[in-house]
Amino acid sequence: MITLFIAEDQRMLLGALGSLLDLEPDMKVIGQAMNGEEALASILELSPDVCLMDIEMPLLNGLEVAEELVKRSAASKVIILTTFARPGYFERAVKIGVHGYLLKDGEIDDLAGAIRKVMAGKRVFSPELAIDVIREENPLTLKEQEILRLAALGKTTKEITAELYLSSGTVRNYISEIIHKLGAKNRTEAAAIAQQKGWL
Amino acid sequence: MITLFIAEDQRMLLGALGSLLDLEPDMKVIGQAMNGEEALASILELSPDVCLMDIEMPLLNGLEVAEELVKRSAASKVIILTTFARPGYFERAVKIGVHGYLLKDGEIDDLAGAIRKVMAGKRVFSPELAIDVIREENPLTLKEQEILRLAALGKTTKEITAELYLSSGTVRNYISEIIHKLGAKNRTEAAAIAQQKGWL
DNA sequence: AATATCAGGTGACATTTGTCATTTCTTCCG
DNA sequence: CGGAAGAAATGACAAATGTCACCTGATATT
Repeated sequence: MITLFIAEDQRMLLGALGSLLDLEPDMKVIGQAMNGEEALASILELSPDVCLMDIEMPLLNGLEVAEELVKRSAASKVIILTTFARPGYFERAVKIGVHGYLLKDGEIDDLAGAIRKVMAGKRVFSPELAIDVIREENPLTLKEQEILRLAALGKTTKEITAELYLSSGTVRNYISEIIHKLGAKNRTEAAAIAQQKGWL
Repeated sequence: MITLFIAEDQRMLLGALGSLLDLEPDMKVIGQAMNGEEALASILELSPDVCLMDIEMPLLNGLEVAEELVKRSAASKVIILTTFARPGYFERAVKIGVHGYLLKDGEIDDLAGAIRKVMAGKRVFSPELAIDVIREENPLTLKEQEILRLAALGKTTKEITAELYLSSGTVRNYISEIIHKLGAKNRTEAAAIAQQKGWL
């Protein structure tokens, strides 16, 4: 019997997946969560065989949960199940070492099969992810990402300096570099580009 | 036996809902579609008792399909099933006269019940829709939205003037007004706020 | 010890952005 | 008709932004 945990913030899909997978004779859904923190806590407690994990969830995103599980060497295998084929997401998921990355645009009928494959030690990835466009690497350093994340919210240079304890000149130098790296013409466009690529 | 049609562009949810509702002893899913045009054509041909309809779909959105069905006095009842309760959507759906408006954030377990209620001549609406927060109206005029949409992509004032045939002073006045209306401190934050509220 | 490299920082500068008061020209309404 | 309301524009100003060349320490590398 394969025990499952599902983390997904859209209640209807969560419920539907749960009911459906529970019908499989060799699977049992032992827990569900609608946000990252709850998911992390429950998974550590329940140790399911496999976790289906959405990425964009409140409080803690699916990739962060997966990372934390690896850090704490939890035994549960993670399959990311997401709408987005953003380059950054996929890249990061692979680096973290998740056991599967499936798109919500795939057939549910394949899902149970994928879970069994993962249980058998294989890794499963949606074929769409093979496309090159999706593999573009994030050119931004960690600090640059942090700064751009704040800038994307509309924070001013001054507010950013206060949060990161940097001088305003330094922040502007970083933003200038970010703009250059992304081929943007100002911070707003840089934010739009990074967001669209999943680099934020 | 209640015959159903499901129109939903996220394949996994479409499949899951289909499989699940088909398990109900008194229901049968007789058709599915992943875009509006296909949905409209199939519904007219198959005349299902009830259609579950997503709003944001390619080619033709769910509200437009519902409107067209009413225009052609199709007998099928429509239940809108959508992710987010944008004020404009709900209002328009009511005007069109749909038989139900449910959020994907609701329980699937309620879904079959809702469908039966609709078959019995009642109308069903997610309770969340009564809450005021969701009724928050978009304070931006059409022109302001158009300008902010461009600004959110990082376009400069000059680029916006070129696209909308306005003077740069006018564009800046509009943006100033937008910033004021949204309580932001610059165009980037205004964009972030509008995006988060679904006003873009 | 000599030298790269890297995170930060400075200062100067040209542009862009945001704000405001004021103007012009329609259109619409009693 | 007269006035209200709207869309668009101007001009002037302070502040924020983006660019660039160059400085400073602290770690690494050889």
